[in-house]
Amino acid sequence: MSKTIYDIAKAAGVSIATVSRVFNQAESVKPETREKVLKVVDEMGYHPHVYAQGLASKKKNRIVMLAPVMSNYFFTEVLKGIQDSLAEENYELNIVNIGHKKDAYNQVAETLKKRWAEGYLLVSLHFSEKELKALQKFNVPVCLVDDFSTIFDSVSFNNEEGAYLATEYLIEKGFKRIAILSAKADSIPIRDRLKGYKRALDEHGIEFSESLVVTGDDMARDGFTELSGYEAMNKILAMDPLSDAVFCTSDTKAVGAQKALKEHKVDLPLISFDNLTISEYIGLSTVNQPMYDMGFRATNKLIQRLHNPDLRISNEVHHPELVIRSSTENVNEVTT
Amino acid sequence: MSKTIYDIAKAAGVSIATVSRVFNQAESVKPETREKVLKVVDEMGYHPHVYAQGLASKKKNRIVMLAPVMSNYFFTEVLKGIQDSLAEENYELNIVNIGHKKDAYNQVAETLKKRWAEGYLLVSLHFSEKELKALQKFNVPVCLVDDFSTIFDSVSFNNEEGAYLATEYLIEKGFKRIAILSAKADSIPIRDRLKGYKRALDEHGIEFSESLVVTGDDMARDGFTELSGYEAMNKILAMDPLSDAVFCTSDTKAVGAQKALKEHKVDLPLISFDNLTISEYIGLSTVNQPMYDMGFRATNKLIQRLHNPDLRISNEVHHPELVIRSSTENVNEVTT
DNA sequence: TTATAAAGTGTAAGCGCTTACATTAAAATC
DNA sequence: GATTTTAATGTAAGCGCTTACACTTTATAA
Repeated sequence: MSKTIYDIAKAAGVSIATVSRVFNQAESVKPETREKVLKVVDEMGYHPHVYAQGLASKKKNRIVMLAPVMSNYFFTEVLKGIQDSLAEENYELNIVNIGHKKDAYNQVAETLKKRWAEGYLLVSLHFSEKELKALQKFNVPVCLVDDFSTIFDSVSFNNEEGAYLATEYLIEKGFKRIAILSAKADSIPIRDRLKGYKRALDEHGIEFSESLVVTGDDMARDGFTELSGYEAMNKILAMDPLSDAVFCTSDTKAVGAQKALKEHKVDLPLISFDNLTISEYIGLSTVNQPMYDMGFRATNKLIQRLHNPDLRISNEVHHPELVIRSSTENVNEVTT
Repeated sequence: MSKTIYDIAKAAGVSIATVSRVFNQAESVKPETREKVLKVVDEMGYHPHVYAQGLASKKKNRIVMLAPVMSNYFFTEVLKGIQDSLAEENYELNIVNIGHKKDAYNQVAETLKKRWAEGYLLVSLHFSEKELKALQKFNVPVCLVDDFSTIFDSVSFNNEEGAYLATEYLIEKGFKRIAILSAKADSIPIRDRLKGYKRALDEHGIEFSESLVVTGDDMARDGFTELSGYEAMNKILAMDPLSDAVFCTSDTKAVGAQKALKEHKVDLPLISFDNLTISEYIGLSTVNQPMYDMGFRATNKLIQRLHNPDLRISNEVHHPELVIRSSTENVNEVTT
């Protein structure tokens, strides 16, 4: 069995309170005593039991990040931001993966209910107002990342604006028949990106056509997969007349889309959304999301709330930036 | 403040023991009583406090997966396997990210010491025998994934064999001057893959040349980055004479390598290692690692050990399979 | 009906800690 | 040197649960 604070106290000839103090308020115990205790602790390989600590102190020093399958670089970047922000604070990070199979809301609710952590970061989880209100009842500090709500703190990204910029870019290059490579229609990011796409068309006097909204059949991860992009691009390539250019709603899908283009030896200007690390390497023009910053800022925000629970809800919205690469620039040269 | 078991007991007019039983041994409480309690629980939004439960019952029903930054699809696959295996059991999964900045050993040791969970999965963490022995002292159930050791259960992959197969494939296609796109020399997977590469050369009567072992300058993630692959391929392209073909030690690096090839408009047969989802879409020949299976099997193994701690240590080694795609097959046709 | 077993519930101890408060030892003040 | 402060440690009461054991019902058998 592992050692308890009693074992250490006895071996060091002090009371358990002193041992506890060595760990929590080291300055209040006489240096010599501290040394003595620490020596025993080291020899016996003792470590305070987190559950007991958590129960007794009501402090957990723990942040939990809830996110759907860490499917791509998006999370890596967000995670880096979170970790860097956390590095200066005395908090640990745990990740709870929200599977796609089951009901995301319940998975999140179950996790919050357990009061695992002091605060929670909900990453790329999109809930209805009603669901969020229900989550609010648990009364735990939450910050949304990559989602917006007036109920919780949030750090989000202007998807609508990003889609607008991308579409406008294609329009300004002279394209008129611009297809949008979409995904699950009721997913929040898709809803917003479609909105931006439509607004760009509208403001530039181009009529929107439902037939140019193309979706793959694979609906895993709400349709944000390479396969789904591949399927959708094949549908586009089967259109007659072909579209002039394509706005793809995610880099992951664009990877699949590029495969289809290559197979058909067709060359179509393609702009995408996310700016994953890999996008640079496959020459993908795309809309940059400041993922690292979003993770970093959201964590800061959450920690501030922990320190001061009465803070007013605050929402931070980050803005898109176009990153232009060969998929829209050197299209002709790239032709095979 | 959140409700405790006392609040529920009082409201339901039963003792706390009965409430506890409703959660833990539901069958031993009279259906009507159970209903009554559950009703109150629901109304008051109660949920047992995990820390208190863990402390009192000494059960945690929790598995922790420790892994370095979830940098690529490798982890996604492993994670899926873990989750699917866990789905049938009554365990929850937590992920602790082992940052690359600090000393991985200490991060792992700190986590194990805390006795967070019942069992631990150490994914892609490569420690020395000495370090593993030190970890063993914590006396907690551990299963290594993607690493091998006789001290702990493990589910690993035969890297040496994979590299051998890939290199042999190139040799059999008639290439003699085969470069290896390597990474941090003292990383365990690199060591093994280099070994397989050398053995293949040796067994086919080709002399090994140190000059064909090429590494990028970027050493983030032990050199397993797109950038590193890009840099290394540029070095290869600067060689005179150029190599006939390239064995790249990871798909991520191959993405970078392909960019360099494209920029130089050079066409070099390239085979890689991992078989990430994306590899299929960029036509990368590669060595398949059964990542999903490894995650699945490792979790099974760990759970078995939890049920039966006296089990003898067991090691499972998975074998590579070549997946041939256009990067080695249609090289000429792909030329731009 | 009464004895006996089975089912259901309650009581209370304890899981390993933290921390308010009490106590004692050491330092500072006069 | 006696008295007051301050520093260091100890005592003991919880934190919110589980569970062995004791006790009370209810069902079953005779």
